[in-house]
Amino acid sequence: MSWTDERVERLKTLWSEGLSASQIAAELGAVTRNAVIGKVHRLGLSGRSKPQVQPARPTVAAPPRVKTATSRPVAQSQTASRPSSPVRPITIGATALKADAQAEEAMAVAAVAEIEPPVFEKVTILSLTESTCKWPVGDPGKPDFFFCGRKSDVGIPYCAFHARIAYQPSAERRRERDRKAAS
DNA sequence: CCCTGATTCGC
DNA sequence: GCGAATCAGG
Repeated sequence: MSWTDERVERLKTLWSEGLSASQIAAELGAVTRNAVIGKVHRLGLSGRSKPQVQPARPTVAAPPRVKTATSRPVAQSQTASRPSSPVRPITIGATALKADAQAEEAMAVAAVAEIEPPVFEKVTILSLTESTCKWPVGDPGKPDFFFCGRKSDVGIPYCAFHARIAYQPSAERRRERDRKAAS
């Protein structure tokens, strides 16, 4: 596979949209992130305004707040509810790829902030059962570490809130897969 | 260790 | 021109 006009165009587009080299490599296929970076340089495209940010996995408990982070009926059924409010759904995939980096980062941050359950049950590992949320909060090993502990559906290790965080990858997984395949 | 882009240099 | 290896940094 080589740098056809189409692929170069795609590269230009994705690069200008703020995707990282590895993401673009995964998107285009048959090239590594090095190849992408090399091409970017040869094309003189280096230097972007919008760096892509790696969404951080929340590990710190927000102060307990009694906000009714209730749900809104989700058309697609199945999984968890999600908070109303400023959070837009984090759809990884075609949609997210189109979103600009800043918007995506804002979504991630907002999601993290909004997704924290109003109250943690703060259970230790000793009291985890099949129906308690096993979302870790804080630093394992530190005294104040605990698990979310809210009710979870049987068979699902997390409560509705944390399940939403835990089970959302797609583009991310694809990147991971490609990375492993490359190594 | 995960990732990022930048650079070098043999091909 | 290409991109793996390497470098520098978060």
